[in-house]
Amino acid sequence: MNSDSSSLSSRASSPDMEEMYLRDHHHHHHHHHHSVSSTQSEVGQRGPGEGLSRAGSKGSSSESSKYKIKKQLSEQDLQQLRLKINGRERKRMHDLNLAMDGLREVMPYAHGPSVRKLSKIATLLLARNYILMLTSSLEEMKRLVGEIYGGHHSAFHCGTVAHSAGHPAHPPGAVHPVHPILGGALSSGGNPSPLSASLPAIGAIRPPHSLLKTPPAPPALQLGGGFQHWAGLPCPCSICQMPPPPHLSALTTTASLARISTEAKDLLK
DNA sequence: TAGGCCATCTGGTCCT
DNA sequence: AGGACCAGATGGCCTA
Repeated sequence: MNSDSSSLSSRASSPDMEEMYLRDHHHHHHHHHHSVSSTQSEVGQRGPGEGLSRAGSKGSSSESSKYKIKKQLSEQDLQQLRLKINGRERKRMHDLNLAMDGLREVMPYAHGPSVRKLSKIATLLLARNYILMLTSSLEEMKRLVGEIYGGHHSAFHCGTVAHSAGHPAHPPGAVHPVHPILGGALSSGGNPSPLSASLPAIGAIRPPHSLLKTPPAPPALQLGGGFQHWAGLPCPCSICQMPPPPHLSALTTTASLARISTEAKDLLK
């Protein structure tokens, strides 16, 4: 759960550092220069008393007791505490952003100085779709391997399914449903794929979110090197090098990957 | 200029 | 008690 923070945290949050931060730091991302007094840092420099009444002012019954406790602290101590807490929160958010960057790095969309980063929400939504697509691809790989080896002695034998794998009378969606992206869903016609029943998450692969809407007719992509992999060009990765089964047209896998890329590009907007 | 996205502050709550 | 996590508020930047 805390794997991210544990791996990322340098844990060197000394109050001194945070004071330095507040004093010197104005966004390390944007280089804005203000002549006015409404810098975020300055907002943070409010006195503790002002800070208390600032946000919401949701008065509660426990406030009095807390106030009593706080009152025992000197103004300076309180200020120090605030700086410390703010610094921790800042660091937490920075770690979160680092993790978000790490996620962006492995997403199938173009990375480069000329390409704008995916927003956080877009990153998460794309990642979800990507995972769903990979999951489905894996399932189909398993199914195909099962077919190839007759479902008897396949090391890829995937649990419940292999026995009936490749069997024509395989009930739709029972065990090895058709890849939603590779299969029926690929047509984008909206026909509910049988997979939707067995893999509910797939049904939500395109939640009614504007970020995930299907692009009508994507113009030429200005994607970087990363995209070409997903456009179906030769690639050294193990999946791409897997010998294509006879009846798995190159169209399917390639199309699904290209689709993810299309979504990525859509999200990039 | 409105809206999207973001960083930060802050108080509350939960967990260790 | 202290830290992590969370959600609300605020203000800045950028783009359509």
